[in-house]
Amino acid sequence: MNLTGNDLKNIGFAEGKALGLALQIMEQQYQTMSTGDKLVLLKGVFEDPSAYVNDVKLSALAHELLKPGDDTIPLNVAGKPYQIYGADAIEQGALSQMETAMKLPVTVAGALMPDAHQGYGLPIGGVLATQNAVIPYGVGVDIGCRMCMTVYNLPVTALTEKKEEFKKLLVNNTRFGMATFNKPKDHEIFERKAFSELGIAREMKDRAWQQIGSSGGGNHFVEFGIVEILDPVNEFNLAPGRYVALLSHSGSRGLGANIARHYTKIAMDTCKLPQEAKHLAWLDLDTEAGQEYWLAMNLAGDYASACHHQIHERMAIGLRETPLAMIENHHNFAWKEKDAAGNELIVHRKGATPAGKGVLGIIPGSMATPGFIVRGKGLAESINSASHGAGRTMSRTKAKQTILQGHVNKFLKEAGVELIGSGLDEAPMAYKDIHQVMGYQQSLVGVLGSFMPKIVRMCGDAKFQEVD
DNA sequence: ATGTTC
Repeated sequence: MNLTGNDLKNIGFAEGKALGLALQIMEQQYQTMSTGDKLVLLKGVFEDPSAYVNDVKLSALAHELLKPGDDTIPLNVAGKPYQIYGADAIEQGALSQMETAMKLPVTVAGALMPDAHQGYGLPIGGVLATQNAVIPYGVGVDIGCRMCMTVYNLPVTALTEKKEEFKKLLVNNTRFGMATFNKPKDHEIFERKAFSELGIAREMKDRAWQQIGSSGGGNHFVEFGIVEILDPVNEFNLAPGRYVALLSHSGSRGLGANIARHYTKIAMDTCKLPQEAKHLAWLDLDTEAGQEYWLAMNLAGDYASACHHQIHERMAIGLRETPLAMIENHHNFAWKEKDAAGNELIVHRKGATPAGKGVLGIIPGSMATPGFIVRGKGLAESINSASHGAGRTMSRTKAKQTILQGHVNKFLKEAGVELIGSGLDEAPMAYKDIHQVMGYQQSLVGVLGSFMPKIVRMCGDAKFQEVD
């Protein structure tokens, strides 16, 4: 069967010169190639035309795709200045992406956190303040990805003396990857109007109900560990010392992923930007789509929060304890905040911890290195933000190829960490040194306490078969 | 991040 214009539209081509050219080149230069292979090839060219500008057969198409269309919104020639924290340890790709973001006509201010690395559109660790516009890829795919910690009045020796009991609590009360609870707990969030009024949320409601209280994959975790309260003057009146704590990291599961996918597509269809900025497409908050995204994003954020609360609730019941304190924060989200002059801005934090003056947050390290309870200092140049972790120093692929299981096992043993699940891509060696990262952001946050993981659960490799 | 490419 022959390639059609509709086939090309399905992989992202718009009606126009490039589409015609693509059909023509395929017919004339790739007669023997199967339709499927042609589509794969053209999808590659469409996604990254600059990689094909020197290709003998595809150069003309690449140039056509790179040419801005009549409806392309130009970037500003000069990007607005932005503050970088820990620039020495940040990869070039993340810096380039941030520079592009600073050239958007809707951008007012930006900052890059010390755990930054390359992402889609805005880098992970990027903070971007815009005027009346929200960028779905400035929030990220896992809308409302967040941290939650509860602190318990239990002796820390229990973590070693009753290790098997704590492991069992984790296995019985958490679900990772594809696994969900047989009897999910109901939650008031399902009565929210947005769940029935927004098309994409309505479509996802059943799956959201099935997935509530579960964690995801990748870097998500639920872990018991030891909190050390360091600041004698703290919001919880906790005496300095060591406590058992539960820390969770996860987001809005399929609900947020599909909301992100849906509105990113609308943004990219309605807000055409030059090639290097196309993933930074925004939705004007005065449009219907913009207002819908704002509602949907907030729904996903609250859903993510509900998931964490159910995890901690199940565990508190299992422990037969009431938490002494709970600390939590989003780190993939957008907020309406005011700048020093009182102007309302849309502040996107994509892998960044809110750090307004006195605002508490959690910055995790890795499965076997410390994390920190932090208190924001409200530094304007950072747009009231800090890092959301240590940041990767190695891609997942590279980590799986180069890190040895034996090496990880030794690291875990020396750190006194018991691990359930996870793959080599989450090994501590795949992350930057958290102490160095904290050093880069001393002007952004103060440390209230530390958290050392002891019994960690993450998604197993065989997540599709995982059964509890 | 994501029933991981509608």
